[in-house]
Amino acid sequence: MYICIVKLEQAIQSNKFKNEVHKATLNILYTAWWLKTMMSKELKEFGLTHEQYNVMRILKGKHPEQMCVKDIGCRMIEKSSNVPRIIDRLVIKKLVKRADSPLDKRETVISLTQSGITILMATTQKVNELMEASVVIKSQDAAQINELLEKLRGTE
Amino acid sequence: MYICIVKLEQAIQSNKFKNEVHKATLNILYTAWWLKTMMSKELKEFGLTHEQYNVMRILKGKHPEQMCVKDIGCRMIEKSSNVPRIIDRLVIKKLVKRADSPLDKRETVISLTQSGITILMATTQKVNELMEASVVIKSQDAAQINELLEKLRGTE
DNA sequence: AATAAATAGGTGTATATACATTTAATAGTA
DNA sequence: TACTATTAAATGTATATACACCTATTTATT
Repeated sequence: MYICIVKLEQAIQSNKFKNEVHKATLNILYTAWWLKTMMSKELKEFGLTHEQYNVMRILKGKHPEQMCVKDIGCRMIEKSSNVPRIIDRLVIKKLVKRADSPLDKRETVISLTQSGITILMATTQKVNELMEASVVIKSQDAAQINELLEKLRGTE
Repeated sequence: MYICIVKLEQAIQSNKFKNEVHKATLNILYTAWWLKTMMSKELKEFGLTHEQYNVMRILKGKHPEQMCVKDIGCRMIEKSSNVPRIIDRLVIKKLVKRADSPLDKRETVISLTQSGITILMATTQKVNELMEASVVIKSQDAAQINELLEKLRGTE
């Protein structure tokens, strides 16, 4: 049984890991939760959830073009998110608007409203500031994390 | 605008990242989702959700001792999980049992049932096999991920 | 052209998350 | 001892996740 005492051990009150790989999977899950929780606290000030923000950021990438629900979905970090219902809530808040697609009647196309852009800009700035203050690693270390995570997921 | 084309880019259909640190945060979130989704597919065969499995694993660490709800909660990877309701579902399936604490009447103490242990053992074996087959990195790489993620979260 | 297959979006249900509130019990203090 | 504060667990509500299913439309096949 591999043993090691640093930070994850405090977070989950355990120092029993099968091996480094097992510890790495728990560390990734915990770090993702840590990141989401931190961001969500900031987003709450703007009345947005993490996933609502994610959808808005995706729409921003194409703005002022519209995007169909499917294209938003396949750009989401968490693929199984239920995009139509996330959009429902953004429509109620008038941050995005739905329209019928003229090309394919099965599709609905979505775009940011002016109010949506305004709120997104303000939110993004605050979130970025928070991230810069909290995620304190050098660019080279981040690059290495990227390389290692790709490796972990395999080259498929 | 930092640009780079590898695997995350395919997953979220984007190659626009502010910098390596920004990319790393998305990479961690995506990898966590990837890990959870993969595990959940295996767990589904045993009628368990990811969080139910997590609670059972925590109980196993103390078995045959009982644990109070709070102690389970602070060992969870995702701290805001609602432990009483996860336990509700495990009780219904007779995988764990609740009892009043003799020491502190506010507390409820939880322990695995025999059936819970049996199912946990079988599940754990299958999950471990899956992980060994899917998460294909060397121990040194995993150790480096651990080090870098601790660094990313800061030494608090 | 008619039928079958695939696709896009939406809906239903069980579970989980996030956060506020409630209740009972314990600990601390005047 | 009486009163207050704290703590543990549970509950309520809105949102999200995971997955099955439905409906309308488009594409492919005969």
